[in-house]
Formats: sequence, structure tokens, C-alpha cells
Amino acid sequence: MKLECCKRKTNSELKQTVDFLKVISEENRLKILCILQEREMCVCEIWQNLDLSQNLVSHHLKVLKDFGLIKSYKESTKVIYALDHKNFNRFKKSLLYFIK
Amino acid sequence: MKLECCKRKTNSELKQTVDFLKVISEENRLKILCILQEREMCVCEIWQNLDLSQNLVSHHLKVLKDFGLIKSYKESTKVIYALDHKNFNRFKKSLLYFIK
DNA sequence: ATATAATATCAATGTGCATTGATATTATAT
DNA sequence: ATATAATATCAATGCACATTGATATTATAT
Repeated sequence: MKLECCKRKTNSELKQTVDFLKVISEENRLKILCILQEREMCVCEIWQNLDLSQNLVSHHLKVLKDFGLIKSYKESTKVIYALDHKNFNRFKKSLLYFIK
Repeated sequence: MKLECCKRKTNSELKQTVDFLKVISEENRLKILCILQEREMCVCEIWQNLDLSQNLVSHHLKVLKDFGLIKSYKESTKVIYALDHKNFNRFKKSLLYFIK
């Protein structure tokens, strides 16, 4: 019989956790999350803290947003990004179940 | 001026954390770590809990071992793998610094 | 000596995904 | 109307890495 962490039900949660890990295991995305833990920020501010092309920053922000780790709203020409604390905490909690 | 988490010194620790994340963001490797949190095990036992070819199990074990997350010793024809708790905890702690 | 069990290694293939360069969109200011 | 600033999208490229199939190694048992 398989161990608890390899059973079907647990496994689907493990897959979600793996997806979370894949999203945050990219240097610039982890940095962005790190940055947004300070406070919400517009793209240009985030950009200043990284060494990336503008479109690449945009791309990584999209990945994080699509996964639900950050959210955004417009303020005139700027777009402000902020952590989605609720989801972020949910994924962190899930992760800690697998790496106790 | 860049934020704390984007400064040079912090950044090198962030890179290590990213490498850790890359290693554990593979479904089967995360499972293996999960399994070995129960107790140490030989390859064939680990194998029974996964749905992988033998050589692929071997490959993932090597990745985990090279990175220092697990260690092994021989017992006649078998090879027993165990968590390297010290390193594992070190990386977990590092990770939690970036995703508070 | 030979066979078998347990594990590791190696070369080849395929794929996901970060990166790049160019262009589009949206909103404000003149 | 036009220009500029801020951000997003798109197509193309390249690379890291998981996967596969075949073979090698190591130790025990007969």
C-alpha cells in the first residue's frame, strides 16, 4: 500500500503545490513577490528593482497574476500590483504540509 | 535605491533559494522528499510509491542527493536513502525568509 | 563460473518556458 | 489631432531538463 503522501487525494494537492513551486522558482518572480511583500507598487517601480526588459517584467507579472498570487488595478496610465495575500497564504500553507 | 530583497548580498541567498525551489518543484522529487520524511528507505521501496521507470527514480534521487537534500548508504545490494535533515532545514528556513 | 537482483549511467529525444525584438494598447498632456 | 508615457501582447528563438531505452555496475546466491 502506498504511503499517505502518494495517495490519490493527497496527490492532487501535491500537484497544486508543485505548480505553485514552479511559479515561484523563477528568480525574478520570487523577487517580485518579495518586493510586493513590502507594499503594492506600479510596474515601473517594480521594474526599477529588477534587471529585466520591460516586456519581460510584464510577462512575469502576468504569470503571477494568472496563478492568483498577485492582483492589479489601474491608476490613470499606471497599473498597480499587490500581493493576493489570501491565495498566497493558502499556497504557502499547502507547501508546508509537504515540507514539514 | 533598491529594496532590501533586491540588494546584492540578499540576492545571492535568493538565488540559492531559487535553486532549492527548482529542485523540489518536480512532482516526483517532492514526493520522494515527502516519502523520506516518514523514514529512510531503499530505492525499491521508494520506487513502489511512485509511477516511474527505475532509471528515472535513480535520476531524481541523484538530483536530490547532488543538491544535498538526501544522503545514502549501501546495505548489501540495496541502497538506502534518507533525508539530510540539516541541509533540508537550512533551505526551508532560507525559503521562509523570502515568503514570510 | 554463472545467474539474478538492485541500482546507476549514458546517449538521444522532446518539450516547456524564459528571453528577445517588435508592435499594439491605453491614458494623459499639449 | 498628436505626442508621449506606461504597460501589454505576439511571434520567434534557444536552452534547460524530464523522459526513454539500452547498457553497465555491484553484490549476493547457486
